[in-house]
Amino acid sequence: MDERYAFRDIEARWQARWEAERTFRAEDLSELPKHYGLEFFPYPSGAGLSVGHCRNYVPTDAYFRFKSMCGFNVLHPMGWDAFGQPAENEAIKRGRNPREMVPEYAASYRQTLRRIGASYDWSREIDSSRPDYYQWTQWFFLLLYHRGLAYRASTPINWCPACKTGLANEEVEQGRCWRCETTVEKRPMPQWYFRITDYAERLLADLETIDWPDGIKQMQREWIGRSEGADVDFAVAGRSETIRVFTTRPDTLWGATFMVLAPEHPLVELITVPERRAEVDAYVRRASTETDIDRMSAERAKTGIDTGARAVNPVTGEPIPIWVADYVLMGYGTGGIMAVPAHDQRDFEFARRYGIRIDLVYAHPEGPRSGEEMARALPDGGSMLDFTPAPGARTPKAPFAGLPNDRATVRKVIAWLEEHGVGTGRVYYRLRDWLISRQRYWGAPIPIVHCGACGEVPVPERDLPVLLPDVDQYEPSGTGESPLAAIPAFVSTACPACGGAARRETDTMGGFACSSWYFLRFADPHNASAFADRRLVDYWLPVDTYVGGAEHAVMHLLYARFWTKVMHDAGLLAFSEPFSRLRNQGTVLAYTLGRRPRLGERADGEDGGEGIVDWIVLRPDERESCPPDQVVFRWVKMSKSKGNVVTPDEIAERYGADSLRLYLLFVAPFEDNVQWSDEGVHGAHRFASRAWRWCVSAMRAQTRSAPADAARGVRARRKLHQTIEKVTAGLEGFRFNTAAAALMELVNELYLYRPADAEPGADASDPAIVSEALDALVLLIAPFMPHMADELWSRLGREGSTYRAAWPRHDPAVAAEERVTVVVQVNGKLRDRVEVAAGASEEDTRAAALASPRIAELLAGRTVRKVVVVPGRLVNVVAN
RNA sequence: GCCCAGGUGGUGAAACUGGUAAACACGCUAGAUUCAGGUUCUAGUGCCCGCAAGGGCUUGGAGGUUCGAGUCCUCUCCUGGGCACCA
Repeated sequence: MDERYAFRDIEARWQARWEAERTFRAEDLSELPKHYGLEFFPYPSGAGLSVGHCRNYVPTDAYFRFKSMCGFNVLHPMGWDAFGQPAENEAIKRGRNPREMVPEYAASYRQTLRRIGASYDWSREIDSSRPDYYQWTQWFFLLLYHRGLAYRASTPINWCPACKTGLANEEVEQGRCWRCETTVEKRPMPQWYFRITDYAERLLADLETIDWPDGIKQMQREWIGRSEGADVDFAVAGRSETIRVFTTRPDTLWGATFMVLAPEHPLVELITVPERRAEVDAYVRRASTETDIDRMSAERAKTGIDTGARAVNPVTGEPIPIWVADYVLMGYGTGGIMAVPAHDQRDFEFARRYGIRIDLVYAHPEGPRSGEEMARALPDGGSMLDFTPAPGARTPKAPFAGLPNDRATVRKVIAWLEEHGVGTGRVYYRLRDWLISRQRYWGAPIPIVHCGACGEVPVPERDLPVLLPDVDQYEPSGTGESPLAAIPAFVSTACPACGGAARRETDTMGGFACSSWYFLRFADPHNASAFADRRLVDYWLPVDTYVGGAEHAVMHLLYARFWTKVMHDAGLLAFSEPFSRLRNQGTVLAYTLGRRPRLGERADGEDGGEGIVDWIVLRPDERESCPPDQVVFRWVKMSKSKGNVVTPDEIAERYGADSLRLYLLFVAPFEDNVQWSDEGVHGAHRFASRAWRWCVSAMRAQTRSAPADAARGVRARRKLHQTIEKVTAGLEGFRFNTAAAALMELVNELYLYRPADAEPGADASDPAIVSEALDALVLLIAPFMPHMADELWSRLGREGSTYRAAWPRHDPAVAAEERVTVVVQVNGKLRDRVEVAAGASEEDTRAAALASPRIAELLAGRTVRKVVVVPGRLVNVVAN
């Protein structure tokens, strides 16, 4: 009877040993090639880590252990994204100080990560809310400031009346606060911005240089939103003003039969004719009170009003009406558009509704020849018509008649417009500057002083950090000002320039500031005189493998890329992209019972899931009384408020951390969502025990010799080398599930060769083969089940952890199959299989297939038209 | 509406470049073994017809290309995610 797999003892023992021996310490400036592996640093929440979080941390841990075994000097650090609103909101809810909460929660996270065998170098732990960290966040703010990339502007900001704070554009979803779903209002407020728009082109272009999922790159491209076209100036008839518009289709200028200005456009006031003024004013006023949701609803019929003013189409010379309509936005382009109803569906609908002329620019020979005949706009196709300009035109007759409706024509038209001084080729971006300031307590204070005499003065570097004061009251003030504004000792200071009385800036930086550079700090986390030593940054960075959830696909990643480029430009970094390779893990979903909400009912979650929702978690005491037709079943992300959290600790207690790890690696491809199942863990546990039994029994076998079953030995050895190859490729490609499947196949094969219950001397296995398999298997399972692997490794008499052991190599000669099965098809239908030597030629393969009695029988009396041979794979006989 | 990712057994899934569809697991069925056991082992398990040999069908649906399609092309339906009057 073999020893049982005592995972609780083994795991506790090895965790203690790894810690005591500092097994996962990364070595600065080592001779070895480095691999910097990083997961998005978490915000430590009171809810603790669930197995859902492990879906991120376990596969990456397996990968980084694998890299270490492959001879890389691995940096695998962990830290806490502790500043920001999640932490502050939780502190407010619990009536506690975030300063005390963060270390407690971090300790709990650290404990759980240790429990699942994660290989972090804890000597590099960082906490973004500590002065020794945010001092450098402030330092970077000053760097941006001095480079002209941080500025203060008073703009109407999004104001959430419930959170009593300003929101970035990115934090507003469909006109509502992304956190509490309250309708967002507009409020003028001086705010700090980072000029990320200066980097739009580079942020777009450099996406080509990095290994990221295509979907994420695409989302970034759309966020940046580059569009190419031309600025065109329209003269206002009878006035000196001109209206500048941006268009992606300057080639359709000949069909621009009206213009539309956004209601907020400054020219509306100036150009509206007296007799239309009252109506236009009323329309503008109505538009300003409408919520964004109403205004952005695409279903709503377009409304607008004629200003009575006329513009002159520069190429046709025709006067065209100028309208005001709320579907044109002041925040994009120039706030005004030229409308071409013949070739833009939106303009077409508007023109039809208000009886505006529709002129074709492109037409098909057999298509409609006039606006009246059209049922809808023709955005593409056709060839350009011939136009004769009216006397008011600023250009001569255009030479484009007959050209196709494509980008080449657009480019020709732009060149021609430039030549005649009517338009200029231009690129617009949807990307807007990054609103960085928050009127919140829990963030890094912005290191600026406002002086009556000197104005805005940056805090000198030697005076950093600007410490966040300890306070009792850190709730948002509700006046729109930061709680810091209520602390005289913080606010009043001396001007660094003139020494006179001055006021500190009281806004803090949003959490994205801290997370835009933290990956640099891990290179040198305790440095007190710089954000990091240049040599260490040059050695460790950029991050080789960065892994996290797709929910950060745009903002965090874009901001981190931006900061990196700024630092690169400042000569601080040799590289300009922070994350060479990015991967996104899937989410763990857990089954949850809920009910339909009552009218107007809101959910009030502990950690997310607040607001208006279409279902509400059923409390245990409601389960009986809830009418069946009101019950809903949902697979949702684990969270405390959903009551569906499974903790790693409970699973590790029952099945062991190694079984949990194997389960998470095996269930599904890394990037897929998975539905949590206890049974799945049980299956993983079975494999773990099975592997353990085989190894333990194989160790006893080594000491004796017996007549060997040579053929089986060759098979077992071949399988071993094939498995090394598969697992190596699988880990490198983040295909953990198939790598684990390969391990299972290997263990199944080894059981056939030497059953785990074989008595010493009774089986026919070759000790040399068993020993080779044992060594390799222990190393192969190490990234998956490191505790078990280290225990077995030490029992094999090896020193230290498998973490520092060399990853096994496969011998292609041993892995190669001697004979292969070739499939024989007749007219594409599988009819027989024949065995041939592995390297058999096309002729031999064909001959073997045709020699099959079954095939001969099937072909009797038929004519063979063709025989397709794929050596090593199949033969397909095409017959009548 | 637009963009992205997906639809494969009872379940999670596998199939790198077109070449044996369903590897590996979970579950289920039968047998053996042991026990205090949620143990272990062996065999079976896509669907339909058939006692069997064997045959037919099958990767959301419909067409197409090919000797051959889960994989390529066209259309279409469904699911998940993102963006949304962007000029």
